[in-house]
Amino acid sequence: MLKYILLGFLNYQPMTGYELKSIIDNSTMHFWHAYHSQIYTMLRKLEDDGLLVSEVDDEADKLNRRTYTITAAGQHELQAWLATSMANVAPVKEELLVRVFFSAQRANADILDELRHQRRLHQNQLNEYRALAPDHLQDRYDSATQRDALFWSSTLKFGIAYEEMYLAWLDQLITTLESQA
Amino acid sequence: MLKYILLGFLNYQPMTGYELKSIIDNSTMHFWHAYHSQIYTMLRKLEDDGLLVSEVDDEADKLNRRTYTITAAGQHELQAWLATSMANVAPVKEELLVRVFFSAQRANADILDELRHQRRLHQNQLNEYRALAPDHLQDRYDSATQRDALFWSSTLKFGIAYEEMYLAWLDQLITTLESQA
DNA sequence: TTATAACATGTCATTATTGACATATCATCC
DNA sequence: GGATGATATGTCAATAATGACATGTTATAA
Repeated sequence: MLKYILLGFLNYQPMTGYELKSIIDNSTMHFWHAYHSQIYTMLRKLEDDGLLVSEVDDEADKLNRRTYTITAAGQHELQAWLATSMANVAPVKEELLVRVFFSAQRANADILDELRHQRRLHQNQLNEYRALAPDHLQDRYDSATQRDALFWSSTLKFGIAYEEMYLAWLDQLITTLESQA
Repeated sequence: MLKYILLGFLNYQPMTGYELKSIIDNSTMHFWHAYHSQIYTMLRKLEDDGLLVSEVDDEADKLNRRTYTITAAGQHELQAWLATSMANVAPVKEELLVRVFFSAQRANADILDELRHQRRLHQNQLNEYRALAPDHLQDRYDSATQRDALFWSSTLKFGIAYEEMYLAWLDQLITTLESQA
């Protein structure tokens, strides 16, 4: 999947691994994340596969910044992937739910500590998402259109709806456990 | 994570790999899933680590059914893990959002096909979750309590809330794209 | 000037996950 | 008797992801 995220961003304009990392951190974090180790490794692989080409910016650049550019083959691969249909819903993996599921033997006070901690973290996430202007990515890409902004803001809405749902669920469980104190 | 799911279920009663697979398919599918290949592999590893013991039921069993039982060390490991706190929110990985994010160059009709297809799949998921009795797991475990049922039904509520949120988000995007037809 | 934080790129061992391949039994229905 | 689907367990190659280790530059502020 990271493959298509990298191709997708590089389809707007050439970028370095570091730029891709920070863009992923700032714009897809609510539906996909990756460590820089994985990003640099994947970029090399995509170049080996002919989907990207790269060059070190100029010889005087001591940071060895390598700018990646998508090839025609890369663009084709991206569009071909977008044209395929997802056969199933994406599987959810939520560690907190695993913990809750097996919590029956734990003390309510301990469970509540964890739930309240998670509540704070999710509230922070929600606040962050809400603070992002709907066009927060707009000025970063030369070729980004109004239509790009529509889809970007739609995914951000998903992130907000997800965090709101998560908080409501946490609140409900917290209230239930509190009433048993 | 699968490690703790297996320990968690085996903490109720001894089971075979196949039973664990079907229980995971029926009760944690809304927050964790695993292929049988991973389950059998992990069970062997946990036995190597002394967290489980296993035995083939009886010599006449031609299916070589191997029943796993949690050890004291396994129970300790499970409780120790439950007592640790999650430092961060669990990362979300949603393939459909990746597709939507990079969809600007696609035709609305094609995007709508995919969104409506996903809508059907998520509606099915929601219907399945709603059909599960709140105590659908209750009778499967000797030692399951009313308190277990509370946490199990809480995670099921999460699954339902998630699918409802997902459908509402899909509907909103579908409506937006339809109005541009 | 020197410490600090942000910038920038990489490797590597380990673990987790996927999905195909392989095989065999058991229960039920036709 | 034979087909089918559910039961049951495994291996394996490939890919994905994690998180630590490693290294150096550049900008800023104290």
